[in-house]
This record gives sequence, C-alpha cells and structure tokens, in this order.
Amino acid sequence: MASRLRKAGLRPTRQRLALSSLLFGQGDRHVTAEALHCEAQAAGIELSLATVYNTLHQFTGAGMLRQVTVGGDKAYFDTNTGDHHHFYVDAEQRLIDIPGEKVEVLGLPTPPAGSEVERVDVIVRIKSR
Amino acid sequence: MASRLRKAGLRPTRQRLALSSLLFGQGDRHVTAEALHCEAQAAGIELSLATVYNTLHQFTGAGMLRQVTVGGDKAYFDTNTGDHHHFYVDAEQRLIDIPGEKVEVLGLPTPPAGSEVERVDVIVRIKSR
DNA sequence: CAATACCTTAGAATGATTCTAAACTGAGAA
DNA sequence: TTCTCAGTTTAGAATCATTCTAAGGTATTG
Repeated sequence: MASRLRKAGLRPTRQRLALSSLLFGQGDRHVTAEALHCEAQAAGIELSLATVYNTLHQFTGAGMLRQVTVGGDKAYFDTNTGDHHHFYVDAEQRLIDIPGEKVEVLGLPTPPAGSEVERVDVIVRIKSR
Repeated sequence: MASRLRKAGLRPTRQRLALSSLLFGQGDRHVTAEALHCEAQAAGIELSLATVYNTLHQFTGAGMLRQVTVGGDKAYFDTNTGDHHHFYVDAEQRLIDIPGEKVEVLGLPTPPAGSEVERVDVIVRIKSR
C-alpha cells in the first residue's frame, strides 16, 4: 500500500494510508468527500475534512481515482479508473458502474480543430417506475 | 411569447418575458444563471439574481430548458431540449452541441429492476492538443 | 540526530445556489 | 375601474460543498 503511494510521489502518511485502505480495501466504490470523512471517523481514524479533500485530489491526480460528475451538489470519486460508464439513480444520489467493454458510442463527430477527445462519459439517468 | 408562458402555467411577467427573449430569441444557447443575469443587466433589464435562478428552474420544469451537468462549479441551462449530446471544452468551460440523430449508444445493460431510463447523457470532454 | 521539504489542520473564506419574509403585480371578480 | 389574492419578485441572509491560509507536525535524507 505504501509502495503504491511512493510510486505516485506521495509520502505514505498515516492519513493517506488509512484512506487508501478504506478506498481500495474493498471492491469498486463511489465516495464523496464528506462520506469518506465520516467513514474514517467511524473507523477511529482522526483526520480533517480538508485532508480528505486534499487526498482525494492527489489520488485523482495520480490516476488512482476518477472524479465523476453527475450534477448533484457533491463530487463523486470512483475507485474504478478503467473504461466504464454509470447509471445514476437520481432519487438516491447513487452511482452504479456500467462495464465499458459492452458499451459502444457510435457516430460522434470529430472534435473541433486543434482539440482532441480526453474522455467520453455516458451517464444513464434512471428513476424508479 | 406570453402564450408560451401561459401554456406552461407561468404568468407572463416583465422579468419572465425579458429572460424568454434573451434565451429563445437567438439560436440554441448554453447559459449559467450568473451569465444570464449579467446579460439582462447589460440589456437594461432590472431583475435580481434570485429571479434568474427561479426562472431558469421554472422553465426547466416546464420543459423549455434542460439542465446540463458537466462538473464545473456552475450549472448550465440549454435551450435545446431535443435529443442531443455535448462536447465540453474544459479549458474554456464551454459546451458545444452534438446533434442526437447521428449518435448511437449501444450495449447498455438494462437498468436495475423497478427502474427505467430517464435520459442518456453523453459528454465528450475535449482539450486542446 | 538535524535539516528540510512535504503534510495536516482548524478555522476562515469563497462562491454558487437557496431561503425568507416582505413588497409587488397580473388577472379575474365585482 | 377598482378590489382582491394567489402568484411573483427581491434584497439580503443563510447554506453548503469546497478551497484557502498560515501555523504546527512528520517523513526522509544525509
């Protein structure tokens, strides 16, 4: 775990190690800063909300997380950085992964001259019937 | 213009008429509340920012606008409510429409039991090369 | 162990958006 | 026309996620 941080140029501090294990110790997760902070506190880890924000951004910069934007008021961080998309359950403000291999987006125009595609996000907004 | 508002169950007030003409008087537009407010002021229309927010939401509720979420800190409102997608130019925080007819999203899994698809948003994030 | 560059943090600051409560106004009734 | 009232507007306060500041810790290297 520490080596993973070192490889990213980040010192393996107590706080970063703790957040790493919360984030990457289980399967794929979608967390908000606030939620992760609560979870850490509940696990007996003392750290400030600012540190959670810092860490999430540093991990994102290092490619260990991806930020997902769905439009609620909060930002989500996804531990799955591979090619995939999302269902978004509006009523519960919850994200569900959609594996990327199966999905294909056809017919996109070429981007404006001088620019290139960085990423294609597909968000399927769903509501209960 | 007034009839359009009446049809939506909204009184055609001075403020709503003015914002309507700014929004729908030209081609398709992507605006933020702040930007629309500035534009109105520049056009000599006195109204409060709160009214701009109220109006944008009412128009959205009436299906005259669609809210687009790209993840900056502001919300965008799109006068094009038809089937289409977006390029998002991160560096300029600017949206560009992608006509919907050409684009096809294949292979999406069926949504979780009891829920149904409300909308599929495709956002192509582009950066300058 | 000492030096130092990197980290963490409490609390303040920011900025978009929403809320509140009071004043205003369109539209139908009288 | 005037009255009435539900629907509107609004200034300013309040909220809330997020970022900033500056002061105090802590890995790491020599």
